[in-house]
Amino acid sequence: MSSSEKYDPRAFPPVAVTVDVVVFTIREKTLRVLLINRGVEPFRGEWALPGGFLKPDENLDEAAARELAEETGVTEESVYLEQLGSYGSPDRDPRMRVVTVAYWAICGDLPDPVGGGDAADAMLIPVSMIEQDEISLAFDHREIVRDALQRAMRSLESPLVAAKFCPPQFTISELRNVYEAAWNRSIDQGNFQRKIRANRMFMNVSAQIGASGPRGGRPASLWSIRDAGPDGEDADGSRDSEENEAVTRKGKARKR
Amino acid sequence: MSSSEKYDPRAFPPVAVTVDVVVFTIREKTLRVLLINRGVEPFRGEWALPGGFLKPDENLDEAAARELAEETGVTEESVYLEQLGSYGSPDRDPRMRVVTVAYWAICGDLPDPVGGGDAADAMLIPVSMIEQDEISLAFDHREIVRDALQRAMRSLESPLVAAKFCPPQFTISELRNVYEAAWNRSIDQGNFQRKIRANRMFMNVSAQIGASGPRGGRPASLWSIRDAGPDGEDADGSRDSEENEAVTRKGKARKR
DNA sequence: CCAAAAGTGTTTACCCTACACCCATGT
DNA sequence: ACATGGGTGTAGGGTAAACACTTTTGG
Repeated sequence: MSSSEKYDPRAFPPVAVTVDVVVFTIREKTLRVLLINRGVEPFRGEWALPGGFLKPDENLDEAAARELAEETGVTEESVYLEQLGSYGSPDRDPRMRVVTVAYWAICGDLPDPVGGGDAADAMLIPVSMIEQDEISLAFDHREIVRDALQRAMRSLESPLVAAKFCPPQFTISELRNVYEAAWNRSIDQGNFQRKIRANRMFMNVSAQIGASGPRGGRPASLWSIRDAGPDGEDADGSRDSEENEAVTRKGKARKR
Repeated sequence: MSSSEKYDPRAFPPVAVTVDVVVFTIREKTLRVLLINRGVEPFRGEWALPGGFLKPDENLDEAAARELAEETGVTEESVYLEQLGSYGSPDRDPRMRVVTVAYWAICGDLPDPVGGGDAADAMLIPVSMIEQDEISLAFDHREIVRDALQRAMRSLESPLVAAKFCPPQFTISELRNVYEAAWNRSIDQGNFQRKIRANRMFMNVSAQIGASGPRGGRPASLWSIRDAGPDGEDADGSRDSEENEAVTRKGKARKR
């Protein structure tokens, strides 16, 4: 059989493939998910994840990036985007058999007035509302969001992922605020300081100094992610790729 | 739009959905992957992952379990099966647009004479041969196997997952052999012993005693995975769900 | 001077590695 | 008796949690 020989698509069970994206961001010290109010049937008027059909000439990652850009205006830069998994129960979409490939994303700088495409509206809902089932979602999107949340929480153990919630240059406190929002508990400031400073993937942008707080306080230095060199080698020639770089969740929760 | 209203499948890009499974097992102290020699075009005669088309009335997990059973005869019991991710480059299959949902599995008791369906033959290839590119695989299956391997290695940090390579009842050495095969290095026997004994998810089947080695040696006690109770409570009433249960890869590798 | 946030020092507890040592069995 | 593998004891190093303390700013 030559590669130009094609199958009749109707010989296979008709399946549509969509891509949905769980976009996380932080607003008002709270971890939130972007939801779109559906403007079309089915589930018209209900809240759903941004997403759409896979186009003929794009791969899955490209489709996810496109949907993310269409719905948020955010470009692929400064965004963490990763595949989560696929969902394909036979009856998950009343129209026809639809398998969706779910992605999850971190957007640090999400523009506030989101919305577009066929979406009548958009909102950033706290993840706690979804965890506690205080809102109903279209399709099986609640399950997808819960899985995404679980994955995101694990990925946050890497401070490099957590930094995606921050602007390109950030203070260590800003990074700490990401963890305090995601875990909803306080973190020892001093220990966190050391943890980040010890991590070779973070670089002190020593020239710049961040603004001090609204009611005073010592100004913090700015940091950024060290862009991986050609082979990940450090400046001093040492290469310890497998360090203890995770931020753990142990210890007692203190008042916030 | 009522839920009985259907879309015309041809209104969407024609996509076929398949399911592929990366089956890991251990043979001769070596971690191996099950490959099938393709009996049909495309890639006829080349090695590929077991898999097939998603059927109309099954969900993704069911399709993966079915393919696994068809190709290995192994039932869902005593098998660890988990979704890995989806692969959908537009040109990954020369016939038509195919999105595959990949799964990965651990089979402890894989029957030796595998094969069936449209497969002319089957083999268990050491993962090292795939890592070192010593064999060519059909489609993008090499990429899938590498991703599965990476995922499996991380999952092995949980000894409960590693135990899936063992029979329902096993000695601590048998479990240790799983790590030594997967990591290709030796592990301190005494420390490993303590690690497993300290893990409340493992239960000593005290009545039974495993056979001693071929050339003598103290017989080992048999262990099994504690089936999760209604709320995961321990016998003594304590409940420490978040323990240090991971098996880490640190320390120097000793001779095997 | 005081409040507030950044950053450093220090103590302590815990875990894990390495390795020594004893136990139980087959030959 | 000895080899072999099962199982325990234990000392040392490293890391991280907790918290005290110093530094630098705004009001």
